[in-house]
Amino acid sequence: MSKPFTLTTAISYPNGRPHIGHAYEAIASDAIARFQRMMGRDVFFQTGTDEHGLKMDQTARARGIEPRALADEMSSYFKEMDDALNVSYDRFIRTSEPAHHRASQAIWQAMEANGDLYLGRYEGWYSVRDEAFYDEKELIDGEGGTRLSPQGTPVEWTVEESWFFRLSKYQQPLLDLYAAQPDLIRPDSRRNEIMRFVEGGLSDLSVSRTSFDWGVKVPGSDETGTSHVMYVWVDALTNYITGCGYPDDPERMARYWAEGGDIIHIIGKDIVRFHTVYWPAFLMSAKLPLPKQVFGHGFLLNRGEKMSKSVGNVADPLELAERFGVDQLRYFLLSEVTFGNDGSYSAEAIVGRANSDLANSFGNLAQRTLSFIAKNLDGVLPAGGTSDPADAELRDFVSDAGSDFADAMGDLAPSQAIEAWMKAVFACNAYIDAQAPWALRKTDPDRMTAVLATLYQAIGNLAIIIQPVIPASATALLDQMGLPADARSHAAIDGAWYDALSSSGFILSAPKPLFPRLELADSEG
RNA sequence: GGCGGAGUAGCUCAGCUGGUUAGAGCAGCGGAAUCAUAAUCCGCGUGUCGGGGGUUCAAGUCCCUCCUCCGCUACCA
Repeated sequence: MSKPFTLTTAISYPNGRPHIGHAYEAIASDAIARFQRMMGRDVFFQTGTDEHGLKMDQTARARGIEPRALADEMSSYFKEMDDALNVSYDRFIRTSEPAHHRASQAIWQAMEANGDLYLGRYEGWYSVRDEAFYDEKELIDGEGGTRLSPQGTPVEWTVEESWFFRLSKYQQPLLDLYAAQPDLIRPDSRRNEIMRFVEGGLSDLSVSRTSFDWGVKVPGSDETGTSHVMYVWVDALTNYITGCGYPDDPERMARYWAEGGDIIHIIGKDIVRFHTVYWPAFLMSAKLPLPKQVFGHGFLLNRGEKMSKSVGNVADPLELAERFGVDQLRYFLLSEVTFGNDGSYSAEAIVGRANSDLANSFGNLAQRTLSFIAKNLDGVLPAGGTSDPADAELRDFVSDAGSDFADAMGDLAPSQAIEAWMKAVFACNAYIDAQAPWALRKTDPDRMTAVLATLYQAIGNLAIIIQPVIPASATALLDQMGLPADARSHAAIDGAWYDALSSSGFILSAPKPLFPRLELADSEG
């Protein structure tokens, strides 16, 4: 069996429809998952929805429905988005699933068995709207001597019985972990922030709530007289191991959540702390293996402006996908935004990038080459011919691009990976112009044969390489070109698929353009 | 307030531990070609590397200072 590779997105809180930020995380993770599968890895890729908590409870109440019904509806939008965007998750997990409740209770009991949970009282200024306690010094003065949260919402002094997790105990173990595993937190800027945060000292964490019941029940909490549900983050983070078989499937756990395994969490930069402080601490407490890496990506800005509902500039990913194409959107997000940095999107930027790279450079390269073969060779793949050093040079260029692409993707740098790929596309266009098969057709048909064969291989290999980024289009091209399923892995880039294909008598039919040129509406001039 | 990051060609950005005339893509200009999705190829950038000061034989790259933007500072992607 091939080496396992576990990859997760954050699970989304479905109190609204998915927006472009959710799509971005899903697409980036999907590209990584697809890439690792192409590398022959046994990938487990999970995404899903985080459905518990007060806000879901309140929203459901306001609509006069059960939280469960609300969760069913909202979660389905996220799943639909993933499906529409070709996000190849192996499991779409929902925290309301019974299996997940069982896992959350199991990790709770493991932490409790380790002596890290205790019952106490949480007192403080609580904002119902923010669902958060605030420190005295964080509060701001409102009108008429009232106190307000930093967000300007009303707060009231609240005393609540609560379970606590001995996070303070894990300060040094966490610092040791960061030192021993420098790649745990990426990018580096986030790592520094977290280290400084932990160095500043950790207080114990309140990990249960009594104010609502839409959540995972704390084991045995009814016996104390007050019913507790778990703090949403305990429950939410646990989703990762639920999907890996915790606690009832030790074989599956041993495969996808093993000590030293390749376990990678892709998350937004705003929740890095939960994933690099609380989560490892919970896992250490429960004596479970730790993830290998947590990558906090940036946010997408609408023309450089923060997205917000009130401004009304929140983009619907499905609208964008429908308008520009799923692969065009995927390509744009992965190539234009440096993973880990914030990025900006706009109709012009998407159109510009898709047209110049996909339609003009790559799509047109495929179109001009394949239609030439279809027209002039009746679709018979050229074999033999007079070779030239330029042919091997191009072959090497493409194969190097394949390695560079793989290195970058392995390092979670999709924009660099795509850049390497584009360079090879440019090299192909330069090659076809320099060799000019349309001229050779009359002057030197043997040379033309070798040129077209070289190009066919190059284009096929380029299509193989780029599959993780634009899966539907790459597949359509590979289908057109007749590459069998077993010749589409990363290992096939240097392989002999071309000779096998051409000797099999495959006939190329007239190609159709892969990427139509996109147009902007007049209003977007 | 504290800590950290960023400010490089019209736009988006690369530039690791200081060292040849500061780079790429896009856009723009000129030329070539016409197989192809009016796509492609070739050529073209005198940019105060945010301002100022300093260290050094040598600084975008180190130090100081100032300006601007951003992130984190115990709980919403």
